[in-house]
Order: sequence, then C-alpha cells, then structure tokens
Amino acid sequence: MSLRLYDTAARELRDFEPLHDDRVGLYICGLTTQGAPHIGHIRFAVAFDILRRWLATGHGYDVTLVRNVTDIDDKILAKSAGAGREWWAWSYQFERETSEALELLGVLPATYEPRATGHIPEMVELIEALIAAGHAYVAEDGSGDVYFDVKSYAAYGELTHQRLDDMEPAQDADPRGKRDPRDFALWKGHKEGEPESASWPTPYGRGRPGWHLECSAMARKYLGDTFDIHGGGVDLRFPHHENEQAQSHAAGLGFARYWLHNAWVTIGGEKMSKSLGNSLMVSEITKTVRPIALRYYLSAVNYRSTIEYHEGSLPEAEAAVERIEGFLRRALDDEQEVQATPLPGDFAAAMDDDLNVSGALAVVHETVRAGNTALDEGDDDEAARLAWLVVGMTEVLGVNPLDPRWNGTSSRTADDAMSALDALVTTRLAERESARAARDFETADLVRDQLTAAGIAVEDTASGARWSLPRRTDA
RNA sequence: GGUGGAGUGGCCGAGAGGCGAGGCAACGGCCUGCAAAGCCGUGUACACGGGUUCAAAUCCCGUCUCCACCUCCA
Repeated sequence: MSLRLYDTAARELRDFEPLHDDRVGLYICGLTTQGAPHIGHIRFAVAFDILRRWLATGHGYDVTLVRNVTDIDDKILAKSAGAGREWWAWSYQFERETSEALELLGVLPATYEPRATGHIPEMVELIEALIAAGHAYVAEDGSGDVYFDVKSYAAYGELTHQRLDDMEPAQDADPRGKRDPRDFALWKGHKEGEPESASWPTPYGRGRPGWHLECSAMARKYLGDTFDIHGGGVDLRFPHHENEQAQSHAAGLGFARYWLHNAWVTIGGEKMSKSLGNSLMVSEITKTVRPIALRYYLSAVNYRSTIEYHEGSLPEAEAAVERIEGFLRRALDDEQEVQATPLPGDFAAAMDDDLNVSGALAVVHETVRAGNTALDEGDDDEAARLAWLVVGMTEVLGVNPLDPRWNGTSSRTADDAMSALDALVTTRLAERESARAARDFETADLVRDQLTAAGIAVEDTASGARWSLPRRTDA
C-alpha cells in the first residue's frame, strides 16, 4: 500500500512517489525566532516529525530533513531594539528555546537547520538569476531594495490558486520603489537606524534578506533544485510559500513536488496568538503536564485539522497515555529485549492515508485492550506480543511511553533517589503484605493511605503490589 | 471581493451509501478484604431544508453558521 498525502498545490490526495527510490528530501519552514514558542507554534514540528518517522519506519526511506531558522526579519529587529538587545542575541535566545521545546517533545533532530543569515551568497546568486531572467529588478528609488516582479511571471498565484487581479493590494505595504504593490522584496536595502550588523554587502549595496528568499536558497543548497516535500503551517501558504515557489520556478528550479500544510491550534475558536500571555508557552505547560502527554495531545488529530484547545484537553491526553503506559508496564519486564515486530495492517493503512493518526491511535488502543484481556486471562506471551506491537506503533507516533527520553532528568542523583525510594516503599509494601496476610486490613490500609498521602500510588496485582508516582492532579 | 477549510453523542475526535473507529467522562456489572488498575455492558450522534435510493452522516441541490489566508504568523 502506498502513502497518500494531501498536496495543497493539487488540492487532492496524491500517491507519494519520491524523486529517488530510496530517499526523501523534506523541507520544513521552522520558526522565525522572534519569541518563545507556545504550543501552537510547535504543532508543525510534531506533525512533520510523525511524517518523517513514518517515511523512515513505515516505508524505509532515508529522510533528509531540513528545517530552516529565519533569524533575521523586521520583527526580530523591532523587538530586539525595543528590548535594548542585539538582534542576533535576541534571535539566538529564541532559537535555543525552540530547540529545547522540540527536544522536550521528542521531535527528532533535523538533518540540518540552516540559518538565513548564513546563506547570503546563495540568496544573491538566486537574485542574480532572477534579474537576468527579467523576473526581478532593483528599485529605482535608490533604496537598495530588490523586488520580484509578479507581473513578469504568469504562473504567479498557482500554489494558492489565486489570480493576481483578485488579490487585494497590501494595505500596509510600503510601496517605495515597487512597480506593482504586489511585488515582494527579495532583498531589503539597509535603512537608516537599523543596526549595521544586520546588513551584508551585495551588488545592490548593503542590506538584508527579504522574507521568502532564504527558503528558496537553502532548500536548493541542501536538497537540490527539485526536492520532494515542503511543509509548514497553513498561514504560510500565502504569501510565503507562494512567493518561494514563484521565485524558485522563475529562476528555473523545479522546487517542491508536494506541499503539505498543517492547521492551527485554536483557543476559543481563534488562532492562538503570541499575545496570549505565558500560560500556553511550552515551558509553562510542561511544568504540570508531562511532555509525552503534550505530544500525544498535539499528535492525536490529523495534521490538517484544527485542534481546539480547551481546559481538560491535556489531562485527557494524559489519561490516554497512562492507559497505554499502564498496559506496557504490566505486560513487559523491564529487562526484556526490545523486539521488532511488523506493524498491524490497519495501523499502516491509517498512516498511509495522509497520516490519519486518529485512526492509527484507534488501533493502538484496540491492541491495548486485547493485551489487557490477555493479561487477565494469564496469557503472558500473548500480552507481551501485543505489547511489542504497541511499542512499535507508538514509536512511529513518537509517544512510546517506554522510550527512555521521557524519563526526563536521568541524572545520577535522580536515579539514586528513585532507587532509594524504591527500597523504602518496598519495605512498606512488605509490611502491608504481612498485615494483609494476617487479615489486619486496618494496618494494611493505613500503610497504603500513608503512601498515597506521600504521592505514591499502590496497586495490587496477581504478582503482588506495585507502586508508581502518578501524574499530579493539582495543576 | 478572491482562495481554502470546517460543522458528528456529555466532551475530544475518526469514518464516507447498508454492520455505532477510538479516547475521555458518566452509569451498571465482574474482579478485589476495600481500593486502584483492568475487563464486560449501557448511547439511539452526524448544522438545517429538500431530493436520489430498497437503504443517506456519507451522493445531488439549496440554506445557515464558524474558521483561516489575501504580502514579513506555525
């Protein structure tokens, strides 16, 4: 069965056929490093991380994932100036915070993360080609700006299926030296008052990149003139991706063969914005919600569907994760060797259907239920077999509870503390067990109550009592 | 004005002509000394109005509502 993906350009599901048999080039528009990431910002990374894992695990492709960092733009300059900081320090701070957030959520590292500011020569090369081809011009007002000439390129608008005549001219655009208000900047001449460090020498004078050019230049450098998949958030379709495609095609490059766009996380029906305050910042949420649960929450819906955030969403995700986790802990011994098993056909079919994660998770939960039933019936071999299926499936989705990455701070101190705690709790549980054997349930319950009060959950199983540190509910 | 997307049970969400995906919550049962966890059961859902059909949440026509993008937003 082949993978089908919804291609925004074609407006339909298309069978995915890579340019090369065994490898896939994937370019994802990352974040502009203007501020700290909230959960809406990181959805794209989780969504495309699942695509990347499925391409690799489900289809055996060697995936090259390039995720750009646009580390210079108007807002970075404005915000850093407002804060009295250097623009590059500002940008780098949020680049680091974003990387930390992605790592926390188990997003696999990109093959490479090129920064816009490191690719000025590649951009100039592209500008030269566009000017030579008659698709770009240096502004006649002496500003040093270079614009893409939308009227010179008949296919302009093809990605988002818009006709130039139907487009509203930008109301806030600064016409300056544009021939047409809809022309967009490839290069911006250095302006009075902007830091000298935010400009680079070019044949047109000192200046800095326009917004879209970096992606065309960097995708080409690392993935080639034509590559497989370009992804990003829906809002980037226009103008960002339309302009990327226009300038790359106009320069004679094949560019992306498939366009994928992820939908928003909304709150109260509205797009989550940067002005929401801190409550939905990744760094805040993960203080009370485990990263695996946050990832599950962001993964559980097809990437093209809007996720409406509401209070209770995250605890719900946590409960679902615990159900999976509880089964795996019961069915598998800690010491067991990892067993690779083929993934269930229903799971693969769902994933191949434009990454239908909801459908794939249904298979996961059905497998968990079957596994729990096997445990109830004492069929440990069957339970273990099903558990390995669950491990394999959740690994593809990046929500495998047994993945060591979720252990968080696996520092030596923390390990030692857990081991010490285990010794103490085990002693108390032995006490409780003797009391129970003597049918002294008052003492037995007292021990359990004390442990519960200390935040330790006790469960009796056929093979004796077990303890765990459940999620915090005081959030 | 142009271009896309969406309306499914208490909630979140798949599906796409005929058997009620799955999760969360609730209720009942089993198990348990009691719990917890788990398992079993309980729902008469598809925005509205027409139509096609033996059969429509699914197809057709019309209507309503919501969201996004239209030049520096994931």
